[in-house]
Amino acid sequence: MFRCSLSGVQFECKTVYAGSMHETAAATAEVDNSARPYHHGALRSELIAESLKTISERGVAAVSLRQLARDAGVTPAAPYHHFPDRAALFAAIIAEGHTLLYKRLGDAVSVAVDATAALRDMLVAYARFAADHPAHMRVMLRPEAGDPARHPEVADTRAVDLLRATVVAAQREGALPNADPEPWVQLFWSLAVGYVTLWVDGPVEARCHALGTTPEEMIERVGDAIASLLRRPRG
Amino acid sequence: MFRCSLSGVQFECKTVYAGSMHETAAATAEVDNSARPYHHGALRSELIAESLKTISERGVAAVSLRQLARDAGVTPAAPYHHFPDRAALFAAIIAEGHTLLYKRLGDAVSVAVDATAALRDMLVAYARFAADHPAHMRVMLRPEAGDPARHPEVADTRAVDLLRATVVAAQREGALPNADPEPWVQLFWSLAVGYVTLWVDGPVEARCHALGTTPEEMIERVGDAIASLLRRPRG
DNA sequence: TGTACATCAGTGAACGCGCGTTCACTGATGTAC
DNA sequence: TGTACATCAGTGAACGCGCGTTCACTGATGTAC
Repeated sequence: MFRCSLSGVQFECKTVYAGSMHETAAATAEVDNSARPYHHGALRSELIAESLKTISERGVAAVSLRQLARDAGVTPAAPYHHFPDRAALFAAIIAEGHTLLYKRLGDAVSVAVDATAALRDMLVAYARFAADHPAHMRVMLRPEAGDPARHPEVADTRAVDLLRATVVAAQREGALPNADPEPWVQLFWSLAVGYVTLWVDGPVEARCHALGTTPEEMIERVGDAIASLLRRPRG
Repeated sequence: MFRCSLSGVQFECKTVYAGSMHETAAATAEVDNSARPYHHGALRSELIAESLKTISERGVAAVSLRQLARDAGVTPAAPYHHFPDRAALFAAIIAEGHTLLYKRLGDAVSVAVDATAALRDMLVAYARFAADHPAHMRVMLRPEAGDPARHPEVADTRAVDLLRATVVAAQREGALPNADPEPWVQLFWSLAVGYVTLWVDGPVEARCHALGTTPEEMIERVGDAIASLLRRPRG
């Protein structure tokens, strides 16, 4: 079975790829194979969608163009009309992930009452992004999947630029020392990346469960913890 | 060529595996193949050493038992006398990594003047461990390489237990609020993991270079930054 | 509005590859008596 | 000290598999006139 969308209408068709011409009567009765269009209609987006599903369920290593083609009901060569190779598919996912993430971080900053709150909320937003888009996150965390030299879009700096601007704002507010912002940028960036690394592929889920909480709750508390240091009254 | 150690003496032998019986005169003259022992002598440790080399150079995904056997000059079946399967090899590496890491963190704590310094120095020690043992670190960061259910040794909690003890000490010293230590444990753990994730497989190297510094220097500054918050005089 | 034609996005078959793992085997080692 | 024998750690060949990628091709689409 594969799903194809044509003119915005979604409908399903039995795949006949690699199948015999001698179909069972039942199968023949079930679907009219002549209705199956020669062109898929939205193969590129379906390949990405199938990748994300596979990555969520079985990890990045489990993704193969052949399997994706099978899932989409097309022949193994078809994906090559949309992605020059396997790495290009991952690069497309990473680029999409950067855009989704930047949107989330921007939303978090725009509603924060001050820069300290913004830093705390960006951290939480980063973790929520990972929870909502674990497949994007997994690919983004593995640069072997996307070579910046061949796919410049994987080296997206919008998120870290926004973080830097927020750090500078926190310095102006007196929440952080007025020294070089870069170590602070690195600190918050590392904190976010570390938490999601330990969550999407690590022990945080089990650990939080053992502590009687959840990863969603824990990142809030971690955010509160770092914010409490920033808000500490100074002598 | 492969290296074998026997009775503590290291010597090199030409591998003849998969080679023809019709050797060139030069090759025959170079080594006496009859001197090549039937038993390798230290295959297990050589397989691990070759894995670490491959992981450093080409990543975890590039490791295959067949290639390792080739590197060690034995047949593809030989490794199976030492590791039941590929995952067991990774589990052994992870276990070794945990022990090395715990040693480094313990050393850092033992020389620190107070708990704040200990937390800061553990962070730096974690990063140094990653720099000195990037292959161990890469495998440790990918739990798909080691299933805790089948290899319990991969879920080593000594490091995080030490971190918790240090956090509690910092709370007693007044450097951290006397609330639940777990969010603080999670914060420092995430910070360390995030930094090394961005270093061993990410943009930190390039970023630091662009900033006119190095990853080794940057983690010191990140450590100073977080320590400065802990040491901030309280009103 | 109709048609010629370029381009797009599929097909189906094939290529060579390296992998994990298993098997029956055998040479080497070490231990019990 | 010598020997029988169990066990260990290799060999060599083979298995089936799925992969990335390429090729010549063809059906479908869309655009210029």
